[in-house]
Amino acid sequence: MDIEIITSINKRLERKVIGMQTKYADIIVDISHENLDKTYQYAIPEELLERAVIGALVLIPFGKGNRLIKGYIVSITEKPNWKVELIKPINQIVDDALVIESQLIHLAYWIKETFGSTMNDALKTVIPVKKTVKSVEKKSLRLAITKDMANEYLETFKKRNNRGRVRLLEELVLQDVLDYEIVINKLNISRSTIQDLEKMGIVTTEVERMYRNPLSSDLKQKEKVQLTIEQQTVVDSITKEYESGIRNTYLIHGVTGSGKTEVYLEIIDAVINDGKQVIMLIPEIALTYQTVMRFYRRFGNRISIMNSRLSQGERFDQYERAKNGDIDIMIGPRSALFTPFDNLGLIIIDEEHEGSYKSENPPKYHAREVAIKRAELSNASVVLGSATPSLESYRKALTGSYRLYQLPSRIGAGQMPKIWVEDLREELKKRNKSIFSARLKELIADRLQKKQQIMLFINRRGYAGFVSCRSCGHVMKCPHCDISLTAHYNGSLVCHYCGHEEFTPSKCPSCGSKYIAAFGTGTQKVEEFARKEFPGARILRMDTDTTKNKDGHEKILSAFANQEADILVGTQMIVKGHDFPMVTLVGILAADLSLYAADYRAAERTYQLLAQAAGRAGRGDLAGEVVIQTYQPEHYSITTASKNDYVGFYHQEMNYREMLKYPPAAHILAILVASKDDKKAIFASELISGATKEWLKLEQIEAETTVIGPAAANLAKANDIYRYMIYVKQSEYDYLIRLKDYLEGYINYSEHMNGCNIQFDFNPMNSY
DNA sequence: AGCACGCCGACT
DNA sequence: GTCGGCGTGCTC
Repeated sequence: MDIEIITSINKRLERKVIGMQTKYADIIVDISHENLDKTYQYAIPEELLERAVIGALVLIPFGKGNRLIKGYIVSITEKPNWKVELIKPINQIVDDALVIESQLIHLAYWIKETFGSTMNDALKTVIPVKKTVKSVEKKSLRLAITKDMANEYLETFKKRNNRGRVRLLEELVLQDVLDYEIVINKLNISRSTIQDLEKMGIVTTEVERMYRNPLSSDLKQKEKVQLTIEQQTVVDSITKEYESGIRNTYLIHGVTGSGKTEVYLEIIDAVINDGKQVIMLIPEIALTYQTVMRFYRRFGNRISIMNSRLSQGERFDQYERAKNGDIDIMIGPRSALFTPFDNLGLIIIDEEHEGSYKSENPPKYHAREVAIKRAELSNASVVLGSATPSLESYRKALTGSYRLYQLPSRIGAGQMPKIWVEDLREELKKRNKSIFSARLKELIADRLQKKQQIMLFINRRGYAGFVSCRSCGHVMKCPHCDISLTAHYNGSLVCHYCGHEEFTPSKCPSCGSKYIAAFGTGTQKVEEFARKEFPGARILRMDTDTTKNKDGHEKILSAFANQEADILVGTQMIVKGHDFPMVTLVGILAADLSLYAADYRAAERTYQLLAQAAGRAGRGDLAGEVVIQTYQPEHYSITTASKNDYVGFYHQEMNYREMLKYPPAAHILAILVASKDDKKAIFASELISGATKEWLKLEQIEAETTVIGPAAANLAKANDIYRYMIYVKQSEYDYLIRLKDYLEGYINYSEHMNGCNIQFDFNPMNSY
C-alpha cells in the first residue's frame, strides 16, 4: 500500500483515539454583494490545519456548482454552527503573505484580542464597507447595436411576447444609456433578462468608475524649503536607518513652530522614492485646508485625503485608489490607518498625544498601538510627533523602545513667547470682577492699538453654561441622560448627548423661585464681555454653535487669517492646525477648568492645552505674549507650562501616576455595563465584578490588582440607558487581556447578561 | 455575483 | 406536453 495512504489513515485513527476535533473556519467570501456580507463555515482538512491561520487567503467551493471562489479566514472554531453534513471543506490555501486583505484581517484579529471587541466589529473597522460598491461602481446599460437593428429585435420580441426584453429595449431605443439601478428597480427587469440580452450581443454593461477626488488637482509645483540643522539631523538619521533596512518607532518631540511638518515631508519623500507607500494620521480637527495644501503642493495627486465628511462612496473610492496603486500617500484621521496599501513603508502620527486617536466605540483601539502593529506586519517604520507627547510615548522613548528626537527651538524668526501667569484670586481681591485680569486687559488694548491680533481661549467645549436655581440649587437636567442641560442663546435648553430640547423655565421647577439662570463662562459670554470691554474691536467666535454648518470651521479661521477680525474667541478648536502670523497675544481665560475633570489625565490634558494655546502666539516675525489666568497658579501643570518645560511636567506627572498606579505606570481595564433596565445593569455588573474577583484569586494576583466598582458611571444615564462601570488596575497588560477573554466567555455563558451591552476599554482616554 | 429552481405563457 | 423567458432565493 502507498505510504501516504497509510500515514493518512494512521492520522485519522490517531485523531479518533485522542478525540481530536475537526476544526472549522469562518470565511468571508471575496464577492462584493450585500447578501454575501457574512461569514460561511468550512471544514479545515487536516493537512491544511497548520497553514489555516486567521487572515489566510483560501479557495472554497461555493454554491450549487461548487465553483471555486476566493475567501479569507476570519476565525477558527471547534464547534460547527451549521448542519455538519452541509459544511464543505476548504479546497486550498493560497500562500501569499502580500495580499493586503490577509494582512488587514490579521490586524483585525489582533485588535479584537488586544482591545476587546467582537471579531465582527474589528473587521468592520478594518475592511471598508462593501455595501458601497453598488453606489460607487456606477453600472450602466448601453445599446450594442444600431437603433434600426434594435427595432428589428423589438419586433421579434414583441411577437414572442418577451415582455421583459421589450420593456428594456424600448427604453434603450429612446435613450441609449440607462442606469443599471434604474433598470432593475424602476423598469422591473431582472438580472437574468439583462444577462441574456448581453449574451446575444444586444446590450453591453459598463462600469464607469469615476474617482471623486475631494481636491481638485490644479497646482503641484514642487515646493522645497531649506531645513534647519536640527531638522536636517532628524531627517538624516531616520532616513539613513530606513535606507539600511532598519524599521523602528520614532518619537519627535518638537515645540510648536519647530517645523515638524517639514521633517515629515522629507521623510515621506525618501520613503516614496523607495517605491513604498505612506499613511499619515492627523487629528480630524487639524485637517484644515492649510495643512492639506502643504502636502498637496509637495506631492500633487499622489496623495489622497480622507476625513469623516467624505461620503461612504468617496471613502470607498479612496481605498480603491490606494489598492490600485494610484496614490502613495494617504492623509486622514484614525480610519486612514486601514488604507489597503500593499507596500507600506511608513506611518506617521502627528499630534500623537491627541485623544481622538483612541476609538470611542468598540473596538476601542488606540491608533498608535495599531499603527505599530501594522508597521510590524508590513515591515514599515512609525514616526510619532508632538509638542506635548503623551506620557505613554515619552516613557517608551526614555526606556528605549522608541527612538527619541528633539526639536527644541522654533524655526525662522519665531521666538518662544513670553508667558504671564495671572492669579485670579488676586484679581478678585483687587475687586476686579471682569473675566479679564488687569494684565490681559492692558495687553489686549495694546495689541488692538498696534493692529495685531489676539486669540482668547476658553478651556471648555462650546458651552454656555448649565442652568441652576440660585435659591435651592436645583440644576436643570436632561430627562433621558444624567447630564445637565446646556443653555443656548435662542432661549432653549439642549442636551448634548441625545439632543433633547426644552424651554428655559421662568420659575424653578423644584422650589418655584424666580431666580433661575445660566451659570458658567462660555464662549458666548466671553464674546459678550469682550465687546463691552473693547467696543471698537472686531470679534469672531468659534465654537460648536458657529461651526455647525458645513465649512463654518474653515470659514472662521480663514476670515481671521485674513485679518477680518482682531479677536478670535474659541474653545480647543482654535488652537490647532492654523498659523496666524499676526497673532501676538493669546489669553487663556481659565486655565484650570480642565483640572477639575474627574479623570486621571486632567493634568496632562491641561498641560497640552496650555502648550498648544501658547504655541499660537508669535508664529510670525513679531514676538508673542501669552497670559494664563488661573485660580491655581502653583499647580505643576501650570508652572511647567508657563516655562515650556515638558520634561519637568513629565517627571512630576509620572510620579503621580506611579503613586496611584495609573497608566502608563500600570494598566486599567474599564468595563461598561449598559442596559435599558436599571436592575439588570446593576445585577450584571455585580456578577461581572464577582467573576473578576474569582478569576484574580484563581490566578493568584488578587493582591496586586485593584478592582473598583461596580459603580454608576459619571454619565449614569444616556439616552435612557443606565450605565455602570468596573475598573481593574493591574501592572501587566497581559493579565488584563486574559481577564477580558475570561469575562467574554462568562458573559456569553450567563443568561443574566441578556439585554445588557458590555464593553471593554483598555486604558480609557475619555471618562464614562 | 452566479446558479438553479419553479412558474407561466406560447408553440411544435 | 415542453420549451424558453422571467423572477426569486440561496450560497457554509
